[in-house]
Amino acid sequence: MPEKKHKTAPKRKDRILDAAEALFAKHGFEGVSMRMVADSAEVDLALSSYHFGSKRGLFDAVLLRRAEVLNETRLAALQKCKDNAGPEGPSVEAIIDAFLEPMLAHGYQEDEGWRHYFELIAQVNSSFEWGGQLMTKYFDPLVRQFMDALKKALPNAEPADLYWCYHFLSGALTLTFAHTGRIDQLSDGVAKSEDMVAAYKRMVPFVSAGFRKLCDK
Amino acid sequence: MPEKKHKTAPKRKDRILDAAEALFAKHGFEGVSMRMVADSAEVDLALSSYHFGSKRGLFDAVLLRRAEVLNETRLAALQKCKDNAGPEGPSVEAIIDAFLEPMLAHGYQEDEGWRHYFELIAQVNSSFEWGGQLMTKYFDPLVRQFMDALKKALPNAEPADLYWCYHFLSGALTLTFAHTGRIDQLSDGVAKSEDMVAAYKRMVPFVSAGFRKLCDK
DNA sequence: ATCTAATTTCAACAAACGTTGAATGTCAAT
DNA sequence: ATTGACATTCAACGTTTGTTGAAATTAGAT
Repeated sequence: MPEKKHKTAPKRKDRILDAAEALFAKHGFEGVSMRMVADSAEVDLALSSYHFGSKRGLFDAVLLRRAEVLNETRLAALQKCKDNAGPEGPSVEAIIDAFLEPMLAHGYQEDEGWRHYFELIAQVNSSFEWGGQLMTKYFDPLVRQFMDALKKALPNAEPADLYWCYHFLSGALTLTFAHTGRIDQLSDGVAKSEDMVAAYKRMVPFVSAGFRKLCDK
Repeated sequence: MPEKKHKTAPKRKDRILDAAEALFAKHGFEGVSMRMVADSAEVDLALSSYHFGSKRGLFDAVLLRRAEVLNETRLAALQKCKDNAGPEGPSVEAIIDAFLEPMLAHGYQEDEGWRHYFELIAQVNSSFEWGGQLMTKYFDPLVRQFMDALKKALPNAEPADLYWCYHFLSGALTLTFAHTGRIDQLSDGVAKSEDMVAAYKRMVPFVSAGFRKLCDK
């Protein structure tokens, strides 16, 4: 077995990623210090720099780790809904569902790591500094495949309309996963920001109706 | 005239607010130092602390300044659309329009201050740390009036559906004003994140269709 | 047991951080 | 001219920041 030289799974490296993920989600990149990460992960201060080169390297590693997993799951969901569709291709609703459902599927209820990750993504997505660059880098190759499917489902759509609709979807989606708790206060507890299933069930028809209104000519 | 003792309008205080507004919008609260603000505003380092007490006080002052103006303008727009409507009240589209249009009306093209402000709001809205607290404080008293109007326009709606719809609207809206440039890259220039008129024209029907789909029973 | 390379710790660096007290400047009212 | 209140400057404070080189530890391969 001439593969990996040292196959041992270093627990500390993952602990650092988990701690950084949670802290970046709560306080943003600049709001987190290397010492906060080290303390939270119960690891020496210098170890994060050793493994990831720099604070920015750690940030990128946090973003990349789950992006790869999410992209694969979404791609599989898209392929599945294509397979289930007839020759005319999947409906708008099916495509939107394939985009959203994987975010819930990843043991979202149990695994707080994913919850932290999506809170972080929400912040990055709306950030002037990183929103364009990082979201494009990590997610747009996959999003383009979803856009292609949507173009087939809405063959008469103007391209600009389609892109704006996806943009609205992206905003609604990331804010929902940001878990700011605002909707709880505004609704006096009628709507709960923790209830992702409730949000998901409404987001699919809401967004699909918007797509159809603008793009179904 | 026993009113203001010193009526002189201190230019520096406003310069500080403008500089802080632009910097917070680009880099977030933690990403901006008091020295960056002082340099950008071309004032002494200590002056910001003198006028606003602390960095956090400066941040709040930046948020509050235009929130008051925007809330007034939005309230006037809501009243106007109520006046123009019949006894059955304004339509969903008219209410959504009254909520969105004021953001464009404030000399958005000319005044870069408003552009910076909305970029900052976008960031705050999706921030786990501040999204719930600050947005609720500055905007929800007004938003509740819009929700009341929407309840009348959609009398058979479940309250939870209405609040989730507003939540989706809020996400789509703030991301649009974040100006991350992502849509430019994703669409290869077909859609331009600077073109707020194009976004506005699409957001009203997109969001209204979503509201109707979920709440028009 | 020895060697080697990856990992982890330790101590320290220079730079940047927010805040503050005292000194100085400004300017309208007396 | 003098006063008094506000505005601004200056210099410095004690912390905290990200990063790094050297030393110590670990663990697999020979």
